[in-house]
Amino acid sequence: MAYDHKEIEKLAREKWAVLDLYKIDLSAGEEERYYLLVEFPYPSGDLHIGHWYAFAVTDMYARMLRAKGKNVFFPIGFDAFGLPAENAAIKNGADPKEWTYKNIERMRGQLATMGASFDWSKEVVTCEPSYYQWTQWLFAKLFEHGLAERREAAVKWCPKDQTVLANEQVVDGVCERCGTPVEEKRLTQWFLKITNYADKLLTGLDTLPWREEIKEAQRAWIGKSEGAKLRFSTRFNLVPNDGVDIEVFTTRPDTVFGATYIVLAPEHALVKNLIEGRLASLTNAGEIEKYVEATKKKTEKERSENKEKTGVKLKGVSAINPATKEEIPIFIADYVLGSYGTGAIMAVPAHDERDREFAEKFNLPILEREFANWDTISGIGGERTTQYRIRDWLVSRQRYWGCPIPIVYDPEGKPHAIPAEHLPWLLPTDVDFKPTGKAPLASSQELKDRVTKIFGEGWTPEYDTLDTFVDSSWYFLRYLDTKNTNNFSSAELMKKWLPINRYSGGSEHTTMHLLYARFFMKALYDLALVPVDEPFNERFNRGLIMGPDGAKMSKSKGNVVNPDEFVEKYGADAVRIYLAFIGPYNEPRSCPWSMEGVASMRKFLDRVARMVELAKNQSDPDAFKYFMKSNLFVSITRTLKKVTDDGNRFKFNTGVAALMALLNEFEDSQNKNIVEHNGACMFIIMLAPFAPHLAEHLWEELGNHGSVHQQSWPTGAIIASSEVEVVVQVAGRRRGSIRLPSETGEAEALAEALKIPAVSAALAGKEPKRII
RNA sequence: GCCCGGGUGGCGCAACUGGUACCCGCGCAGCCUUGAGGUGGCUGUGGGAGCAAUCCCGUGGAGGUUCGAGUCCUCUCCCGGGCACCA
Repeated sequence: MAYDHKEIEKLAREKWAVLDLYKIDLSAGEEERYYLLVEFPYPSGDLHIGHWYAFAVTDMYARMLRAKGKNVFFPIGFDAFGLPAENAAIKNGADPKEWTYKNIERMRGQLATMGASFDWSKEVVTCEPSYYQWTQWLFAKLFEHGLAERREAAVKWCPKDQTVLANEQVVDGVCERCGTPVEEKRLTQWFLKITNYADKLLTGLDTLPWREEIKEAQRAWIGKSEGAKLRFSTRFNLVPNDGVDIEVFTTRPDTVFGATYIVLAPEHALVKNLIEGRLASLTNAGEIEKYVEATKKKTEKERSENKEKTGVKLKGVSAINPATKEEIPIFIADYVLGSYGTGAIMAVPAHDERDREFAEKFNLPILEREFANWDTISGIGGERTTQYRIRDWLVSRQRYWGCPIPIVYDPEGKPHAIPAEHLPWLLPTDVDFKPTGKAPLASSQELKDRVTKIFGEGWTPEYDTLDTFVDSSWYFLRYLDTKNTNNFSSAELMKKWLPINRYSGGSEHTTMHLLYARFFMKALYDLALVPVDEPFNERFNRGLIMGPDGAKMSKSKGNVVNPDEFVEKYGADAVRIYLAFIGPYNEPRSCPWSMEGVASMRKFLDRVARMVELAKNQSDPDAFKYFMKSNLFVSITRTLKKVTDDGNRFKFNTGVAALMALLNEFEDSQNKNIVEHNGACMFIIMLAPFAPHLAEHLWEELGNHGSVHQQSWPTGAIIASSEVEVVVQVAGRRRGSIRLPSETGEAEALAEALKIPAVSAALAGKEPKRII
């Protein structure tokens, strides 16, 4: 180890702190602004390699932009509410608040070792009352404008975490967090009406320069289907005109002639009424009820995995196809979902694979017919409609460690937003954490007393807390004005700094956080609270760092890479540069961690230090003149262009490769006793974003003043070499190469090329077409 | 099943609008350094034939366009991700 990384890195960070290098005055600066954002971490207590990949590599971009004269805002904070703190409280009796703050403190230290150029003066911590006050204020705004509402709904319930989950937090029928199969419950809960924005969220995507795969994932999640609603009248107890209408949604109203039966989802409201005999007497009500109960027991996953069609005919009722006037049977079957469309379909076995399967099993007619045109469809009462797959965002959580929902209920049970003067609506501390399925806040006497005191006898508090995704849906607005006590952010600064230029994060957030934050922005835009309706201009989903065995890191596999160990052994700069080198950052892909790889990055940095050692002792007064004429100077300008271009594209892997190639050239030229002090300085400036600590040290070693991180990115012109190498191809194959002065004409060059034996042989007497 | 990505040496990868395929690094081999080992340094490293200059083959597979294809077109196989009994 040629240099003492511990000492150098410590000194460099001290120097930056003294110079207060990364503090930014957001209201000042004529330079072009650049808001660079990375998803803020959850304070789990340990900074893992994924955090390094997220922050250290993005920091390179921040440093490069600053050197290029941009006014760069690169903030950091903590997404501090959430289940793990509470689980620690349940398990070890810890105070969730203390547990969280202890972890934040520890992670601040770990983040500091990264050498990232965060502006810590604008840190945001979502569990601070000064932050969640505004989460509550924004929720109240949404409530006032009908975008937050309380209603009973079938919700996903995690029996282990004892809380409801958002649709997005259920993956393949299990809790995204703990893997427990979710249950369905009917509960009265708070929803944010993201469905109101389904279309805006969809069309907004067209304006964003995101990778197609991210846009496609969001489009699929929103799931727009255009079709029509049709009404089928029914006959109860075989008495004409006795029934109610069944509304169905179809994307193929033109196939209505082929509709030979109706299917209701077991959850359909009509089914319940029929079983209970309120509308008509079914001759097989018991059988129907059994089927409905059986369906309830299945998880959504089981329901979708079992492709074998099941169902029961409703005996005693039938429907009329409005196009054919034929009487057709009604079934209930679990292949129709209560949560989509109207919960009822017209089955067209001739045109739908699922309907065909069902029809074959139940011996129902399959009718190939003519197609209906729109005149016919509207003639039978069809209306064009659009359906979305996306559901409203369920934000109630029966957990403690979250932002209290700022709602109180009057004696009639009607919800009211807590007025702004009572915000922050503090999270009570006299709470029993044991999960009972009831909200822990219900055990707080202080909360009840508080409500009575402020609002009067008979008023009651809301006991649920908000999904933490609400906290993180606007944190990037707060970063701009963290100390504001009068508003959630500054209108002026939002106008100057939004939208965020580049946002990077994990691909798992594509249909969660990223969608929620876009919804928030659009809703706040419509309330005239923010100046733009899309928060993020560019978005990068970063890849995953795998274990050395190529498998996803997990404690059970024992392949977890602890960055602290490598920082200890090789230094933060080596870890940073390895992460930059591992692959292209702008394409999400998984890369295995390589022990030897990190070691080799340290070797590279040691060689750089040695090169500087030689360069700094340079004493030849003519060295500069010599250097300017050298091939090395040409190489430096070429490398500069490469590192600059690659940096713009987030391709740090090839940027580092170019620096390595340049170092090889430096070493070759040093062997010839050419020592280039100026060249070394340029090299160090280019190295600075990647290895900021070592670059700072070597910058001083070379006798420079100030910080290398305050230097402007060089914009050297490319010096053309006087000779160029020309490759000669015949029939698309390389036949040789010649070195010619760059001003050589075409005819001359052709004549030279023909002198190569392989060229004339390959041409075999034929005339050369052209020179390329 | 549908929709996105992506398949290049033993490995991670590189190759701007079609123009020297494999930059840079890992690994491996040989040599130097060392008492030995490691570290460090130098050289070599896609496959095949040849003493050699050199030649042939080579970017998942099969065709095609082109003077020229990793790159463009058609079909196909495999891997990763998203959605999925969504009517």
